[in-house]
Amino acid sequence: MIKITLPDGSVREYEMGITAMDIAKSISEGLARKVLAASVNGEVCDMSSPINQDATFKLLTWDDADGKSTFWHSSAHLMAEAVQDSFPHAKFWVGPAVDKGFYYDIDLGDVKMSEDDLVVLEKKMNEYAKQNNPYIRKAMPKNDAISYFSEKGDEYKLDLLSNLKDGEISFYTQGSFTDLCRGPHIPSTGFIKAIKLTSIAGAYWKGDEKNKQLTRIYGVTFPNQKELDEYLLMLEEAKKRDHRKLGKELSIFTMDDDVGQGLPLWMPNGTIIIEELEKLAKETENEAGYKRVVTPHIAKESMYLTSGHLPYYADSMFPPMELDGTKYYLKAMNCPHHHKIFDAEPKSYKDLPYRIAEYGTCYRYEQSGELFGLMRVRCLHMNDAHIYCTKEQFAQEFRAVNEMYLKYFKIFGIEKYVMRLSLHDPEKLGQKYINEPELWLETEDLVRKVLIETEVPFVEVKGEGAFYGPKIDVQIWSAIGREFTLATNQVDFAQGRRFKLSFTNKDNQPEVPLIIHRAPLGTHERFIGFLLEHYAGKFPTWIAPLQVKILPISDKFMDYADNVLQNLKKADIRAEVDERNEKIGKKIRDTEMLKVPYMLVIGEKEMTEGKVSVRRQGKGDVGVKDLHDFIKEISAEILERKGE
RNA sequence: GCCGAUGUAGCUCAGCUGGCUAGAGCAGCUGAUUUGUAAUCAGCAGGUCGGGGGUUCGACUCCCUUCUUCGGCUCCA
Repeated sequence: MIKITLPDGSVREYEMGITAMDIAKSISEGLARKVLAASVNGEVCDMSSPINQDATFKLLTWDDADGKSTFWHSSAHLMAEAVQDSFPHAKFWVGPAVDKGFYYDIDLGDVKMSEDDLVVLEKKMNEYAKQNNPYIRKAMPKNDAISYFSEKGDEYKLDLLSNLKDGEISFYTQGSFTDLCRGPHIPSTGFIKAIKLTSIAGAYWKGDEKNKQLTRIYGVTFPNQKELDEYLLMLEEAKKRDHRKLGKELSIFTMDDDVGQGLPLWMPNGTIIIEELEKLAKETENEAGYKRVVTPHIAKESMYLTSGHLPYYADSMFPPMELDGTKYYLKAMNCPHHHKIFDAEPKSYKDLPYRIAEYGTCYRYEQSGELFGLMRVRCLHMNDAHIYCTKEQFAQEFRAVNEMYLKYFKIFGIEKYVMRLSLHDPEKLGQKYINEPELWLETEDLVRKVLIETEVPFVEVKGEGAFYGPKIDVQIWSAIGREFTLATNQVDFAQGRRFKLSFTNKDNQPEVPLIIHRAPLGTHERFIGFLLEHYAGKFPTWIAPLQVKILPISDKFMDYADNVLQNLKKADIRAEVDERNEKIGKKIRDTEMLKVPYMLVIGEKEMTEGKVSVRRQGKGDVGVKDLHDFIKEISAEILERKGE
């Protein structure tokens, strides 16, 4: 007999070799009908697999993350069955579950697949799902598996096998499709009730662009139609919040073919947001002891040779322009310029930490396929600053930078974030990373320590560091679930020496400063893109391009409207009068669509009493107020940078 | 850069397998209306159907090419 411990802590005894399904049935027949897989001692396995030892045991359903991913992985097999049917010569690579659904990478040879094929595949999948075919596991020795795939001429599965340990290899069959697979799988295809193949794309084999490109089909499936419908509805909703759509609707930015790809033009509304952000950054940085600088957009080749950027990043910079035999590059980063400012005057330890900040305009030649609305552009405005400090000051400075991040997160209501500590890859020293093995380890350790001390959530990633030092990327999620790097925060032990920067220490000796690169608000482009999605275009009053719209009932009240406008302007409130000859309902609707925080409706009553009828965006009519009370309240809201 | 899609008026979209002068709503302009909390009415104007080339008696529609944008891949100082 074996002891099975259930999630509630209760222990049951069963015959050795009992299957997970039999345990499920012994608990509840109803549960057994919807259970997808089981977790045995923390490992997910098939419902049909026998259990031969004492174990902690949990049944996994659609409500468990592991249940979902098993479901989707099995769906990938179901899709492969349909693909094999339509494209008999298809060779399959891998078909994992992902965040929301699954994909399968397939080599279709010379055959091209189009989106019309997806409809056909979906139909077949539905058919096979209805057949309720069980997923049957079969094990065979590795050598047999190798000869099987050699005969088939399937180089992809052979490649997979070559990376597996000798011994038993498992296969899964459902219907007419058999695949080399570790499993686990759901009991049968009948669980899959709603299917949507979402897109078709190219994907390099093993993620290497030197390799052949396979066809990747993405899909998502659900145990019932209702959830699929909800999912599709959610996608529709997400589209409405897309910063590209909102950016156009609210006249924030525009792109023009004549200007060029990835070069956004900031319209007056967008520029107001930029100015508010800069105001916030300047206030914050001023308080934190930063000094502001301004530097040119271009620099000579020699500076980028000194910095070491050119050998690593020339491809990502706009090609140089040549003048009188000298090459000039558009700057892709501000650091070298800032280093030159540090170096312009001799420094002593008493001058450190030396912090200089600039909203620097940078140009990066991003690959055309990378460009994406405001999130990935070729001209960007960075909330950049560099801190030059001693080793002793480093921890304190680094912590202060972290605190600045947290301060901003609070202002913007960013609750979900994670810091990603990117380290070097020792195998790529000298290629992707500056060849200073000891310094790498030392600084990485230093940064890790501070992150632990400040108790910020962080993960470590190898091989993602900047070429001159480890970096901390701050990952945030927009309201529609899009993840991106808001900001990076880097430690640089290399450029100080490359630029021969130094300060005189207490012992009257020259010493190279450590440099912290930081950009808490990232770039205007990415951050405003984020804010558009984060707020769904409904900006808090302090940052809203237009804060108050005055809506006269008819043009009889235009003079009073103008009077109200002048009062608001005097209080530095961004306001306009709707002078159109329209009914009040129309004016309200149009203003509502533009997501203006406040509307002031004024007519006979308000004019005679010196009042305004206040409408708050999203809330509707909030009553009549004295004009000066309203100004006092909204001014306070703006001054405090209130979140809503 | 690669794979797959996409492009019709300022915006959102219609235009069947090639065949009347390319349509609609919103926005715009003009006029009427003087309006009380999410769309007043009427009229007018607006397009080299992304650009270039080709096939055809005839192309928004078919083919080639190029550009943009989108979904991925790769990349992201």
